Amino acid sequence: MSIQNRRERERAERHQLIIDAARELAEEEGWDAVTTRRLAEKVEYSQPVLYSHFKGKDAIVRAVAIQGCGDLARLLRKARPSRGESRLRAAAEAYLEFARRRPALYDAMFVQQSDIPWGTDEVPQELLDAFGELVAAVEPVRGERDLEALTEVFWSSLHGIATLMQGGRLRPVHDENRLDLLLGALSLGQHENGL
Amino acid sequence: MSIQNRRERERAERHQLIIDAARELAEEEGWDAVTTRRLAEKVEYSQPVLYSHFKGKDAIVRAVAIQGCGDLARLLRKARPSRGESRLRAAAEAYLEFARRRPALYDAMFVQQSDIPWGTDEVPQELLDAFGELVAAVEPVRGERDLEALTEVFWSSLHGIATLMQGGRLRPVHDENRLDLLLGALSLGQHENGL
DNA sequence: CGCAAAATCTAGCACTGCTAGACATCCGAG
DNA sequence: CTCGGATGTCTAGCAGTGCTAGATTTTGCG
Repeated sequence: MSIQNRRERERAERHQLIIDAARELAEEEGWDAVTTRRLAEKVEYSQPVLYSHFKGKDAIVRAVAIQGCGDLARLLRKARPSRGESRLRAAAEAYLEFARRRPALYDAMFVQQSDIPWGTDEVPQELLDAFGELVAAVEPVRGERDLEALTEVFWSSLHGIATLMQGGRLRPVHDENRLDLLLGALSLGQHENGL
Repeated sequence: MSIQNRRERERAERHQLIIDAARELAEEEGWDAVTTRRLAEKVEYSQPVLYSHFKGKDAIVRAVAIQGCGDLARLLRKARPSRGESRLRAAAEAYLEFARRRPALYDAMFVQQSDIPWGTDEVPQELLDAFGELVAAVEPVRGERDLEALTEVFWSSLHGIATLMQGGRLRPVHDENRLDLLLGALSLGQHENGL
């Protein structure tokens, strides 16, 4: 029993080691550099060991993505302003900074198509947490509007800004103004900056 | 001189043939199916011929993307409502339908990272046209706001919705409501549906 | 017609994700 | 302590990728 446990524990550790190595490699050199060979070399095992833990490379990326959602959720939670300030702005700024500082991780989470069950199936808890933080940020400005749909709009807008910026498709000149305009538009008729 | 011209013309035709074949293959089976071998087979030439027209596979995808921007620009222009109706809504609906009906093409245009010179360099005319159509759609609701920055926000929101929908990351239940909420928010304090 | 030049193809490289089968290591029974 | 089966790991290889050097064919002019 104890031996069995030790093995399972070691296996779990190696499982996490693979995920961490994949994320690090991707964040340092991009996902193109994450080949099964390089990843195997980095964790100091041969390729088939990777396949004993994950069904394929996609599954590894998916695991990285899901844990990335956990990171994002924690970041958004930390970013909740103490009092008075705009939760919406705080969340938006935190979200965009996450996307800007960890583009490879963000890519795995929300750009690369993965069979993560977003729909009716079992959505990973990390994902629900992250979305929940966005919902909480939108709630103060919802007015009469549908909270979930409005949050999806908020998320989509942030996601669009994040990805188009990352691709160099938006003019850096408007970086500040853009967020102000978005927040102003979403905040029930407040079209001034600041809120 | 005539012979030279004929050759150049035939070359140009084949150039376009390659682009069309790549786009068709991508739209039918996804970009993963667009390998240099399959593409060469489809145009009935060997692989090196592709490389005599394009520097590499990326350049082919880029060419498809740029022409796709032309398609989008024309679609948006056609979608301009005759009178009275919301240009913003018309453009948004046309944009999202384009993304929904031609996901592979949209991917090449705005998702896959390509070295298309969006920034200070020579931006392709097709791209300027498409963005110009969005500017024209936003103009009626700009109010005091910066037109270009506001258009970028509009575009980003549409892009975010398009890509997150494509990835199955948004709930279909909110499909209608989402667009209404976005348009309402962007339209200077109009938070009702319709405009 | 003959022949250089231009166009095209064949065959191959180094790489990818993935896996069958050989090999090594481990743990418990005797 | 030793042996044998089970578990774990690795070596070597497959089919496919983007890309290209060099052989081969086609072209159009003198």
